[in-house]
Amino acid sequence: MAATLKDVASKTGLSIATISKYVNGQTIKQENKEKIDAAIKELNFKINYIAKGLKSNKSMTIGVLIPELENVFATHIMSRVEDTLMNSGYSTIICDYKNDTDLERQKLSFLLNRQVDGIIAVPTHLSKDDLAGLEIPIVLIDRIIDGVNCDCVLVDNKDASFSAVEYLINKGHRDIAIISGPKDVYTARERTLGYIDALVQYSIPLNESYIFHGNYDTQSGYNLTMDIINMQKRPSAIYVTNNEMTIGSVIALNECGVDIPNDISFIGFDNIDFAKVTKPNLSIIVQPRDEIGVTAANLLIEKIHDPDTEKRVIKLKTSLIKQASVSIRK
Amino acid sequence: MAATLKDVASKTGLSIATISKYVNGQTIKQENKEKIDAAIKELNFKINYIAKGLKSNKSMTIGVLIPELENVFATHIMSRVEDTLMNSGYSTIICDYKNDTDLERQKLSFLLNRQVDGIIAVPTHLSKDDLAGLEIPIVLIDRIIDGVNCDCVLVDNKDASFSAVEYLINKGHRDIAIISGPKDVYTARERTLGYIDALVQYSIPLNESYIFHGNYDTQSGYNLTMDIINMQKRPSAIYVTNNEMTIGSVIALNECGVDIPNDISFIGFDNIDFAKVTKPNLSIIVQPRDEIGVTAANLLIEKIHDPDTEKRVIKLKTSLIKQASVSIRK
DNA sequence: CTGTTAGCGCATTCAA
DNA sequence: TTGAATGCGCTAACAG
Repeated sequence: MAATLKDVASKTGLSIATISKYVNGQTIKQENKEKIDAAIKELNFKINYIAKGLKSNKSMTIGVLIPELENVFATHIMSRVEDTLMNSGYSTIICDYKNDTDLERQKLSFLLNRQVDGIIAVPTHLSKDDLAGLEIPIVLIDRIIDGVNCDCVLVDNKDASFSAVEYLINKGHRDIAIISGPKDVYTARERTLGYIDALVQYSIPLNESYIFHGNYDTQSGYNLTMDIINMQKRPSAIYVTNNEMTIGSVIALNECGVDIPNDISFIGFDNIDFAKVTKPNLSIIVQPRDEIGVTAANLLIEKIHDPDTEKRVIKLKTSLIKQASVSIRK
Repeated sequence: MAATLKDVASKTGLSIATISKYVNGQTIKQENKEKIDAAIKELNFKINYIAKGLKSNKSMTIGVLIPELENVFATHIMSRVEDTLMNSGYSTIICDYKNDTDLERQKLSFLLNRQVDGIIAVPTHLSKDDLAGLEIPIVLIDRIIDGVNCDCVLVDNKDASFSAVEYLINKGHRDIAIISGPKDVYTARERTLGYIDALVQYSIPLNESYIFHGNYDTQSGYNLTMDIINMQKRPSAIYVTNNEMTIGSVIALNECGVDIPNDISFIGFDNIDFAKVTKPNLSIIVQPRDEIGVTAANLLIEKIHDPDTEKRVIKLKTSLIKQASVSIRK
C-alpha cells in the first residue's frame, strides 16, 4: 500500500497538517524539513490526488474531445495540449468520437461525468444545446459555436485560402481547382469562401466545376485529383485543403505522370513533413499547430483559475510556405 | 454545484446509505426506487468518481504511454483501447513521450503518481528497472521486457517479414531489399531477422547491402528508397517495414518514374488505407491493430480484477495482403 | 511555526 | 430493506 500523510506524520513525530503544509509549499522549520524529506523518501510517499481532489473539488484532469485519434492534425495539437497541461499539473483524458455524431455527444457526457476541471474540444456536430449551461470551462478548437460562452482557438481559414489562391493568381494562374472538405464542416466552408474571395477580388470568373468537395481523407483526395486530371479543360493549378487529401492528391498526380509543377501547380495543406519529402517540395499552407495547442491549453487554465474572464476568440494566422511546386504561367 | 447523494437523500426523505445502495445496484423497495429516480433526474445527480475513488482506492482510470501522438499505428490501437476501457467504466489518460527516453520515464512516473489503476504502454527504452516492483498491473504492447511480470501483446514480427519475403521469393525474386527500422528497436530487429530467415531457408545468399535501417519516419523511407533506386545493382523488390516509411518509399519511386511492379516489386507495412489508394494497390503486411488494442485492454482489466493471474504473453498474427504491387520475375 | 479538528462524497459495516 | 455511524487521505480554518 502507498504511504499516506499519516504515515509520514507518525514516522516524523509531526502532525499530518504540518506535513501537508510542507508538501504544498508552505514554510517549515529547517530541521523538520529534513526529517520530512527523509521520511518521504523512505516511505516513498506520493500525494494522493484523489483525496486531494475530493477536498478541493478539483480533479486536476482535463477532458479532451477530438474527431479521431488517427487524425494527425488533431493529435499533433493534443500532444502540445497534453504537455502544456501537464506542466500545470493537469492530466489529460483524451476521447475520440470517430467522426460519429452520437459518439461525440456520448463522449462529451462521459467526460462531464468524470469530474474533469475543463474540456478542450475539436467539435464537429456539437451545438449550442450540448454546451450551454455547463458548469466547467470549455475551449473549442477549429470551430466557433455561437451563443455559447466558450473560448475558441481558430485559424483564419478564409485568409489561408485567400493567400494560397492569390499566390497562384500572381503566378499567372486563372484556372485553379480547389479540393475542399465536406460542405457541412465549418473549416471547409471557410476555406472555400477564401478561394472564392480571391477569385472575386482579382476579377477572375468563378468556375463551379473547379470546386471539389472531398471528405478530408486520403482516398477522396486521390479520387478527386483523378477527376481533375481527366477534365476536358484541366486547371493549371490545384489547391488542396487538408493533410490527408494532400497525400492522396500527390499520389494521383505522380501515378498519372502529371508533373509538378510543369504540368500542374500545386499547393497543399497542413502536411509539412510530407511537403518536405516530395520533389519538388510542395508549397503548403501550414497551421500553427503547436501554437493552437498551447493557446487552447492556456486559455483553459486561465479560465479555470478565473471563471469570470470574458469569452475570448483567438484567431491565429496560417502561413504559406512557398516551395517549387508552383510554376509561373504566362 | 453538482448534487450529491446527500441532496438526493434529503429530497426523498431516505438515507444516504439507501441511495448509495440503489445507485450501486442493490435491491430496493419499488416505491422508493421511483422516488429516488425522480429525485436523481430532478437534481441531475451524477456519481462523484473522485469520492468513490477515495473510498474504494480505485480511480477507474488507466494510464496509457505511447511513443508519439502522431504515430498512427499507436493511436489506432489506443482508439480501440480507449473504447474497450470505457465500456468497462474506465477512462484513459494518454501520455506520449515524443520518442524521448527521459520523457518516457518521466511520463511513466507521472501516470504512476496519478492513482491510475493500471497502465498500458508501448515502450521503447523502458527497462526492467523501470517496471519492477510496481504495485499496479501493466500491459506492454509491441515489445517484451524480460524479468518483469507484465502481460504483453505482440505480433509475430519475424513471421511477418518471413511471409513477405517468402512471397517475393516464390514470385522469383532473389534480390530483395529491406528497409527496416532502428537497430536498437525490438520490432525492427525482429523484422530484420524474419527477412534473413527467409533468405536462409530458401538458400539465397544474404547481401548486406540490401539491408537498410531507417528510423521509421517518412523522410527516411524516402531517402533510403532513393539510395536503392540509385544502386549499381538495383534489387528487384523492396520490402518496407512500417507505415510512415512505406509512404516515403512510394513517393520516391513515383517521383523517379520507377514503376511498381514492372520496374520493382513492392511490399509495404501497416498502412492499409494508403495501400488501397495507390495504383496498383500495394501488397502489404497488416497488423491486427484493433485486436491488439482490445486484447491489451482486456488483459489489463482481467489483471486488475484478479491480480494473481499468471503473466501472459499474447502473440498475434499479422497477415499479408497480396495486391498487384508484386510481379513475377523469371 | 505547529497541531487539533472538521468535513469533502461516498461505501460499508452493524443494528434496527 | 433501511439508517446511523465511521473513515478513505487530504486541506483549511483556527488556536496555541
